[in-house]
Amino acid sequence: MSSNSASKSKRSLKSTSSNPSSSDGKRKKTAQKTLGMAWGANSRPSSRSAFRNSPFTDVGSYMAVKNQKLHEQFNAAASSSSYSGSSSGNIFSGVSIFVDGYTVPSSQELRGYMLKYGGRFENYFSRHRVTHIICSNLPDSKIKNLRAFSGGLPIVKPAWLLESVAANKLLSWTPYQLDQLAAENCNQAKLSAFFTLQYNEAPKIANTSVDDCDNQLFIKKDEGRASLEQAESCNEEEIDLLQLKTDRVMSEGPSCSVESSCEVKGLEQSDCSPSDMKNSDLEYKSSPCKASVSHCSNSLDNYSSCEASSSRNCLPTNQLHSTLSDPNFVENYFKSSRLHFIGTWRNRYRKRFPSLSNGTTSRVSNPYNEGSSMKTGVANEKNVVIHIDMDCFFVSVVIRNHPELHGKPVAVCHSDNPRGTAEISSANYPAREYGVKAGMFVKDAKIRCPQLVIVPYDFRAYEMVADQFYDILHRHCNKVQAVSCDEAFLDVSDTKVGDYELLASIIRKEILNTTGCTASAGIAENMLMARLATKTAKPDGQFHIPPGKVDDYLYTLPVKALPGIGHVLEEKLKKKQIRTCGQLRPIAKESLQKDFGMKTGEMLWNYSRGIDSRLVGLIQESKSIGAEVNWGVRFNNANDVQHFLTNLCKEVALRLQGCGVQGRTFTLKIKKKKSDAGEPVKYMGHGYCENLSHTITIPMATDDVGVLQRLATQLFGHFHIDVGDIRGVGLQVSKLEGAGDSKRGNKRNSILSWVSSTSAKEQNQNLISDLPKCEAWRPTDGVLRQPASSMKGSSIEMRAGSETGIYNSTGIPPLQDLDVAVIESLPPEVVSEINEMYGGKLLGFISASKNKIINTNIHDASTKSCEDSGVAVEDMGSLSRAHLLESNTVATDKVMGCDKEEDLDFAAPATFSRKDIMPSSLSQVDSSVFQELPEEFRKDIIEHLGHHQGAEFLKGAFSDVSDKQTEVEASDLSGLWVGNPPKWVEKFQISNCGLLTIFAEIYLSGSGGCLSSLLQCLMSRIFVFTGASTDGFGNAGSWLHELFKQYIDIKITTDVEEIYLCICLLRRLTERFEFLLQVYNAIIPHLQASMGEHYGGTLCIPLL
DNA sequence: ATCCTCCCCTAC
DNA sequence: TAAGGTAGGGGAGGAT
Repeated sequence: MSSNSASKSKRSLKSTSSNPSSSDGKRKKTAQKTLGMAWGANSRPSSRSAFRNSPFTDVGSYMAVKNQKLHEQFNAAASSSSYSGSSSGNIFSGVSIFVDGYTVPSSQELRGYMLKYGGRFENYFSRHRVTHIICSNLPDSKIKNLRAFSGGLPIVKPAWLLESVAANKLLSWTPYQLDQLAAENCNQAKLSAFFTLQYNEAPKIANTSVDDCDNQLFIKKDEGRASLEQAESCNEEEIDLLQLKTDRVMSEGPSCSVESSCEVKGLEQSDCSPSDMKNSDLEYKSSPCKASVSHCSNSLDNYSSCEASSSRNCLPTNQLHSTLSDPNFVENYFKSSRLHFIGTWRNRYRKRFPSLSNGTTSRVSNPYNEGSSMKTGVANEKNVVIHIDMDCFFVSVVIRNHPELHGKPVAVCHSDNPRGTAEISSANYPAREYGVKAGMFVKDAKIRCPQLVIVPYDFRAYEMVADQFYDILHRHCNKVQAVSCDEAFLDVSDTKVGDYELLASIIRKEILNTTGCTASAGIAENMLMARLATKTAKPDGQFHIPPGKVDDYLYTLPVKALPGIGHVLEEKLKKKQIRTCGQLRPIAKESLQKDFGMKTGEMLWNYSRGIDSRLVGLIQESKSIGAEVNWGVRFNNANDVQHFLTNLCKEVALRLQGCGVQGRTFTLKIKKKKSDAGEPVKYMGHGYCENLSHTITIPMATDDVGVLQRLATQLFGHFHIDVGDIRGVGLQVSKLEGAGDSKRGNKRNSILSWVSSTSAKEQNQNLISDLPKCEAWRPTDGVLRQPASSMKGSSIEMRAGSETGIYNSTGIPPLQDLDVAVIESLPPEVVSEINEMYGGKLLGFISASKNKIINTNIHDASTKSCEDSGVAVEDMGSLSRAHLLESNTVATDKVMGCDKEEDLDFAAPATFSRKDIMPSSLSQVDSSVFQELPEEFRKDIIEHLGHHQGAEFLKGAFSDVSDKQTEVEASDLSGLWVGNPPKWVEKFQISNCGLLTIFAEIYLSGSGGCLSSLLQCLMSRIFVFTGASTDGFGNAGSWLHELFKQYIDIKITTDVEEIYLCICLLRRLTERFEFLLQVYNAIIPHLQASMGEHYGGTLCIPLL
């Protein structure tokens, strides 16, 4: 079902030529940089032709050297600085700035500060090296780029540096954020900031002024009435929330066409207006942005744009609530999502307490109970666990500074529209008395409680309070397991305090005093019972369940209260007449395991007895990272989807990079509207959906956004879905590795290990079997369609059906399928490895093959004799390059082993129709590109698009072209090929790019499916080498860009003709591309490592 | 048996 | 209008 194919590798040469910022840097004329230029945006050369003759192949290496030199200079200057080493010299330790644009003081002065005070100064932006971007102001046009490329890095005014120096300590950068961004971020820290938490920002206990500033409620001016906005909680509300969600999904099903919501609507309209009037008396103001008084006053001026949680004020007035209307939907959405906040909080915690999460043995030393013994896996004679949970966290945090609201029913919600479907996130206890629950629509909540006060989220305050919360916990205990922002387990078995109830009350009191919010605690001998105890303790209490009381406590406890039992399991148990733990306990463990599975059965058996062997531990390393959006997702066409996927991939890539990991398995999830589902009850909700997913595993881990995009596109193609039915999209990455792992000579990177791997075999075979129906998703014209079918019956496909098959049981092609000429032209290291793959028989095969050709003895014998001969393996040393090249008399279109009739048949055509590579609509034609195409190409395109409306434009614009009556044989490009196909080393030295030649090679010798041909294709890619950066590529216009970006991160010459021919190549290769992609990516690291050194200079390899 | 994919369930 | 995410665990069923 799923076609497993994959791509990818880490972007090689990141630090050299493939870094857009590097190559841009060279073109910079002014000392003051702009972000756009530095990050590759808007940096096209003014004249392409002017650039064409520049020694651009050297740009990468030039920049690499230059950067290196700058670093060395900086280091030398820093080490000679009289300040270094002194206590004050390290103010900026760990800070690495990139100065963008004009600043006061100048970037050179800022550099001086960094030099003196232990920081770093980056001349060119690198997401991996830079920790802060320094910027005085940015034109609006740059803001978007900034968001896209900063990767969550703080963008801060120079004053931060100056004042830090003045204070002789590193101040928090947050008050110095750039105004534009601060305004946008005031509601919630930029999403990516979760993952790039600035380690230099000392964890702060909010002081009173900050609290006041941050937590003031405000009026929603645009609605002309009062509305309190801010925050909410997770925890105990979530059970109800889940239940409500489930109920709602059910109600949206086909069987419930007209339900209560209609009636409810009429009801609430009359009921709710009075409460609106009442609420309008309340007035609050807000300046939620800042942590400093001065900043607060600044932000008052642009209050409306700075409003917390107010996309409605930050964005144009029309509704920007769906993927259709908001181009930055993904980013904006996450900023306001409470579930996203809850879901990503753990990352923030990991960053804040890294020592607690990177291993099972590391512990933070705790001055309060130093000397406490490490807990072993064996239970002590007495275990004591305290579970602490803040009470209705989201609400409590928001209203803690508003005594006038105490005792009143308050809930956190995005909207207080009394007819709306915004969800109550958290309700305080007075509200709960009215039946207001988390997960409820606000309209339903208002029906139950018309005087309900709605307050908005304040994610920033939640973070702050959570930090305070954990600071307190860590002070009292060195074994803290974070569950969420407001909930944690403490293992206090080893603490000196003997009275655990006293300890719990001390901690709770401290939490209240520090945060202004109450917390409840449960005390028991294991995590399960402690957590259950907390439920009893709430609100604002604590409860101890001693071992002797466990049985009694559990006997009447509903099974639903046990962690791990949700509504589904509850229902299953209910069907067996099991509602309480007391009823569950008599059931035999085997019986439970039979009914619910091994693990779940055992869990039920244990939990019903209060048995829980888990130990309070550390946060484990994450196993997967992903992002999904299931609200506001609506698409009209494939372009919409592509746009969304692109943004989603950016998001996921940033998260991967932020966590310093790369992944190998990629899962794309789609929520598809059920065919019989109507409009969702919830505004912009996903309604009644079926969930679909497809997975791909690639040989090498990546965090590269381009790779993610291609994978996502590829995965999406597997769904065959009407884009109008999509209600949610998610991308998850698993099989994570540390970002540095792949660089350390990972075994998996070897050709042998990859080609012989199970997944590789599987993927190849799947791909091959999929080829006849291989669908390439091309977004260029906004529709999904099949690729050109001209290659039907392609070599690979036919090969798959041939007797020999592509792979034998070892997962490599039969020896006789190899193209000797190609093998010989490989670098010795690669030949050596391939030789190993064949158990040392390759070299013998090569000599035998050469003899065979010389003897013109064409058929049968050779293959067999090679395989069986056991010819002595030539010493690698003797198989010198010169020797190999000397033997290149082998016809390049001759493929060893292709001596059977069907093999000859499937050799790809020697010519192709230019129609195959034509743009399908005028919109795909970039006029600047068009203008520079060879005349005959232009003519063809005009003819091809003749039936399109607007083709006259082309004729008019380039009348000189259309007027020419040059007769060109459209079906034959052979005249454009450059010389004879040289061997690849020669091509490497040919600066005019052997692409054209290679193109010939592929199709003349195309014996698809066998390694020889693949290698030829792959080698060819290597020579599409980097001329300009991607900017030059971007200049090629939308048509080229759209086409290329799906398939290849190619660094290409600015020569338009070459670009055009690359397209030819890629299009023709598309049908076997997935297969090629994997081989290519498996080989590249080898080539790069061995060849770069072997042949000197920078080997510029395009990445797929 | 063991692994994998494609789900589902659950907690927060 | 509204922001229904994130991640771990496990089961079914298929491939090897």
